[in-house]
Amino acid sequence: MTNESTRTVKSAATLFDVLDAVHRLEGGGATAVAEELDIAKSTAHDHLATLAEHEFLIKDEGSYRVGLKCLHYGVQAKSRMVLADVASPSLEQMAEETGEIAWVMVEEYGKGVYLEKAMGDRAVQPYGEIGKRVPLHNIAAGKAILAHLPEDRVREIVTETPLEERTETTVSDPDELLAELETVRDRGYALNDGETFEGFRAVASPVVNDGELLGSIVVSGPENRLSDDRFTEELPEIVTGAANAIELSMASR
Amino acid sequence: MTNESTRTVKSAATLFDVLDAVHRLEGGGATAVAEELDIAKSTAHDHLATLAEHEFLIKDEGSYRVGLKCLHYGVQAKSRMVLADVASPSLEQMAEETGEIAWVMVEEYGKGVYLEKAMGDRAVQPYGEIGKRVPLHNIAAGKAILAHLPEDRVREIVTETPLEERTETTVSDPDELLAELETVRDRGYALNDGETFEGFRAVASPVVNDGELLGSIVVSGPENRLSDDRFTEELPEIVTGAANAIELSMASR
DNA sequence: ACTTTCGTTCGTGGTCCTCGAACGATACCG
DNA sequence: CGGTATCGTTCGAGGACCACGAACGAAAGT
Repeated sequence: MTNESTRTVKSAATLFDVLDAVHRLEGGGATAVAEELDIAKSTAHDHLATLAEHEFLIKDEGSYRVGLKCLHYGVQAKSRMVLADVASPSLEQMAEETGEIAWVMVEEYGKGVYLEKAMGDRAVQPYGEIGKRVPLHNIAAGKAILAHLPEDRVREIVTETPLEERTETTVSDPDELLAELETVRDRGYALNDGETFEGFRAVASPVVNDGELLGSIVVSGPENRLSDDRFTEELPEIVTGAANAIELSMASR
Repeated sequence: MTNESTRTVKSAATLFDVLDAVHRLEGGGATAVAEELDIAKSTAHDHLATLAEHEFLIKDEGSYRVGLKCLHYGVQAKSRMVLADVASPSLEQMAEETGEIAWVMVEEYGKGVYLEKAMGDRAVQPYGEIGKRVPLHNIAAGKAILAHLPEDRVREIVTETPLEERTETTVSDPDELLAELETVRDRGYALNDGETFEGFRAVASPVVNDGELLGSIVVSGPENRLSDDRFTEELPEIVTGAANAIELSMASR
């Protein structure tokens, strides 16, 4: 990620910066983008025109916003969409059974990507969003994934993205993390007890098919509803059960 | 769309061609992409490396596949996601009520984009796919959209994208199409009777909020299950009803 | 061992990307 | 109504860098 030995198309960096700026600004014109990125107004204009010509942006009377062309490519990240489709009913069932929110997550470039969700009737959504990319080390779903990656890959990820401490309980020492991953591997599920947000807990389980890690599923909610036995026994059982169901469905495809 | 008077970043064309090639080939290496696009192998390699560096592609031992980064941008095409969210329950209900498949579609650059779907228990999926971009003139959901665009915009779309005839019954004359759109406007829904695929029918209704066209919803299925009264009365009632429900929910946001 | 095909590297010519300055349009205000 | 401050857009010019072809090492099949 950080090695820039290979030759790349430099103007693409600007191009994607412009796309990202429009995304961040939730729509804007040449001047706004130029200021945001500290480039010439005319350059911003050229890139905006380019992205619009290729239909990645929509032009609306001088202002631009992100189009849906990306969806076209993103959605067809195929093997993962299969996982989303297959996991969907299990997510719904977990959401209904627990009343909380349930997610599928996959790994990409050392980050976690939320793929699909299901909301129970009491569900709150404090953090995730479909397509959002987050660090792996301080969330349950992420630890479930890390636990099933090769150790050197985990070390690579950990050295590339610093272990940001979000709350007091966040694990910030690499070795401590690796030890925790060992436990996760043994018992089959990962926990998050207020490591991302104070007062929020989550239980996650990896989804493996044919020895290959596909992603993980997770249920999360506020501490007062996920207390004691529910957090340490009931939910782990539900989540690992759902993961098994998904693994079975994936195997028969 | 076809006027290239403005200056654009030329290398971006190659860049997106490469992205599209990987997407079409469902993964591949430098040589495959170079052949597909008829460019130098080294050029393909540079662009692949560039796209991978920006995480739009995933590199997997010399071979590349489309990543999920696009999802990140695509999903946040916000106003439309709101529509998808709001329409979702109505789609589910239509799917359950009819047993067929239901979609939400929006317009972008003169094409229709499938946003979200719900499958009934007998549903077949012959054509659509989330994020897929299709012509508007020969499908029910598309005609429902065209009927609520300004006439000159419709003429523009029609002249830009030729009216491809898919089956015998496809409307291929612009004036004939405009006349049909008039009827659609009057009665509030659009029909597709085997114009896209022989033996497939669909009923669609536009979704309008505050005078502005948001998109359309549609239910489609095989002719033998959508015959006579069901096609001309029962389904139109269900679909227009659902569209009204969505419009109400959108209005109160 | 020979052949083929892969991904990748690298030097070079000439394309074209970036910038700054300027222009027309629009909106706001005294 | 004229002055001012925005906006998006156009255009010429210099120099960065994109695209190509040739070559290399590795891997796999014959």
